[in-house]
Amino acid sequence: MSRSGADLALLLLGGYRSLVDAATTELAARGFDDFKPVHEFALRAIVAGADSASDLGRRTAVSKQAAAKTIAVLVERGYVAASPDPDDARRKRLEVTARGFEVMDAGEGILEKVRETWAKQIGRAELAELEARLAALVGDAAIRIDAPGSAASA
Amino acid sequence: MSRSGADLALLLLGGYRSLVDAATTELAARGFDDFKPVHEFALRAIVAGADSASDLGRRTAVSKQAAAKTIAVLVERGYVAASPDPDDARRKRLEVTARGFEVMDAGEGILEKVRETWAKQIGRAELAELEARLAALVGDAAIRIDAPGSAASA
DNA sequence: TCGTTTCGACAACCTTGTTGTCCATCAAAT
DNA sequence: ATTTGATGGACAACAAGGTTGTCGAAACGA
Repeated sequence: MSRSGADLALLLLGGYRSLVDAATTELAARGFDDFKPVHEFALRAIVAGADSASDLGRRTAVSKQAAAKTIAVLVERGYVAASPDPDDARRKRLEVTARGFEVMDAGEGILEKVRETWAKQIGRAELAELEARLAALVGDAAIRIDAPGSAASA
Repeated sequence: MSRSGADLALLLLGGYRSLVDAATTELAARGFDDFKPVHEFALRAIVAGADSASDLGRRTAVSKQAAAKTIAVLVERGYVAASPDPDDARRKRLEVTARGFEVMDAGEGILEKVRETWAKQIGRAELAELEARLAALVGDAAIRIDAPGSAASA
């Protein structure tokens, strides 16, 4: 009984959602409510060097306006600080705050814990293999998050 | 270099998106434009027995109002037919039309083709193993699509 | 210096969800 | 048989997150 292509898609989506739902729920329980995967992605991109709204938009494949809205939320909630750029009066330099790093660390910890239970379920070597194969298939596409919007509602 | 939990999430999302983007693009090229993954999920649920808006909402974990909106679109585009239920005057019985089955078949064919290229890339046995392991991890959660909304924008 | 590009902001709008409310209808208990 | 409660579907108001278009200010390049 070979599974169909649609089932494969559902499996991948299911896996992603398992991880992300766990993270969102746990994060909310730890006081980071209203923190969604999009925010996590944005934070990661900012840490990775996306230090302006336009830049963030390019890196996360959304319009700069959409990026600006996300940033506004993150700033309002204290995860990101925006300060005027001394070298370019048009820009506002973005920085992840201590609280921003806090939520990222917490999120990573939770994901790591789920991954650990997965490792126990199917075996550490098997999980590593699964990851390696996925990486081979998806490759670089996974690194630049092409459309975080598709995970927005989670 | 063990990958982090966040990377794993990204890999899963990336894989899902690869499949779904291919399907959406190809489907549009074949004349099924404005057909999105949510619609596919809804169609599948209807075929599986969700024959009313409330029912569909329950099965896809969205409000009945949201389900009704999706149905309205599907009916308008000819993928689903709604007829009054002879046994219950409150309900409108839903049925997937011939065109609905057509788009489902086309979608499945496209996904199958992508899956085929994947099989060539990492090996048929390896892909089967990957699927089996994912199934073991995600299990039943993949069968009832918990929140198709999270894939809405794709 | 003067076009051109880029940045951030504002506005209008779309999509897809959400709640809340409402009425008609069914079903079950008295 | 009637009342009471649950359910189905519709309508309205709204939220989140995305889009495009426009704009002025600032930077940059010829």
